[in-house]
Amino acid sequence: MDVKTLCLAVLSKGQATGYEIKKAFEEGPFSHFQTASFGAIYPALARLTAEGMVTVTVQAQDGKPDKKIYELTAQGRNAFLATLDIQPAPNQIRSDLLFLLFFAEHLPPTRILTLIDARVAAYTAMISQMDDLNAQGNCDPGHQFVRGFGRSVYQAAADYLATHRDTLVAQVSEQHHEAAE
Amino acid sequence: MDVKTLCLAVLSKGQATGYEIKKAFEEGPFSHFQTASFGAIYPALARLTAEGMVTVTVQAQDGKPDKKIYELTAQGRNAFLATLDIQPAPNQIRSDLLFLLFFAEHLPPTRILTLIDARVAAYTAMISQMDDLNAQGNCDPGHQFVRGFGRSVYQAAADYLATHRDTLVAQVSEQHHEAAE
DNA sequence: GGTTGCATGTAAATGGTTACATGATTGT
DNA sequence: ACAATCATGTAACCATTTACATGCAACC
Repeated sequence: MDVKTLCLAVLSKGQATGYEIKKAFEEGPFSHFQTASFGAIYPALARLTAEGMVTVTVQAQDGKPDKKIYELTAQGRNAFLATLDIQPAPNQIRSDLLFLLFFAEHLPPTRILTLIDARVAAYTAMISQMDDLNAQGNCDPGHQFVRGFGRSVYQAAADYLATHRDTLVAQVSEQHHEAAE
Repeated sequence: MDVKTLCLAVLSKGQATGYEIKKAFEEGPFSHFQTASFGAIYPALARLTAEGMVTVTVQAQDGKPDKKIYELTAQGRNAFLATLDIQPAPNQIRSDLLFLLFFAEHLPPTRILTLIDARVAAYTAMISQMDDLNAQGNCDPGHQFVRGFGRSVYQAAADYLATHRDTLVAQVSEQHHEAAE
């Protein structure tokens, strides 16, 4: 999933500027399962334009730079639909938190608790953010399915962290105790 | 979390070769939440050696290339412990499957089912793999916590997919129906 | 007066994947 | 015969992040 494909995907839902595409990954429908930065989006959009996948409409603005509204061409739409034929790679998860907790024995108990509590709060916030998106009503079955999936997984993650944090700390403390003897 | 840090982390659990480090990400304790390829591991190990973070013991073998057993130095151990002070970045998730299902309306119902069923099977396999690892007994609290976390999350993911797959297909079919009218 | 949001873009640096190269042994 | 496991390594290529550059308006 490169940024070019991701841009096509966002544009398949309607015209957008580079700025708006970024937002789709941050707050919008694509948030939580894909990302892209400006430094990747703008060049991607330029290449897509050169390749005839999208068209640009420049809209002058005062103060701000011209707004460039991108829109899929027929060719772009086909290219996008073609990407839907890929075999999906297994989910890629990179978790710094899990990395740290894997080495919990080297962490002070207070830090363990702080780390876990912060993450639980983050999950909770993301869940309510998703609920807000859901309430704003987008009945697209795909969107709902994906959001529901995210919700379930986040909920499970938060629950696990909340219910096992004390056990972890207790075990780590105990181990330190043993080591001290 | 760059590969150099990841190598230090694996070596903190004991000496290992580049090949074994790779395995730690594939089947071993680090599987599922971090990855690294040979093309990244070997150069990383070379740099770590040059920096005095690790020492190498070459062990001749017949037929195969010499085995290079790496081991942390005191400096390497300190460097590793220092990395445990980072603020963990939020989990990064990149899901091709979710990307595809987001656009379920453009997918034939049979493909949706195949995709979902394959993923459910993959989750199930990973869960039993984790259970095997757990049965092999590593009582390290950090390891157990991380594995338990993974298990819960995978289980939730599999459950969600299994219980919502038919609804998704039904909604997509219905939509196609409406569109045809 | 500082931060956030809007809005685009470039360039250097980073970091990693993929493919290649080598080669014995063991299992199917 | 063919694939997989063991075992290391290089190099070309790819993509992306980060930092920089610019600048107005609105809000606190």
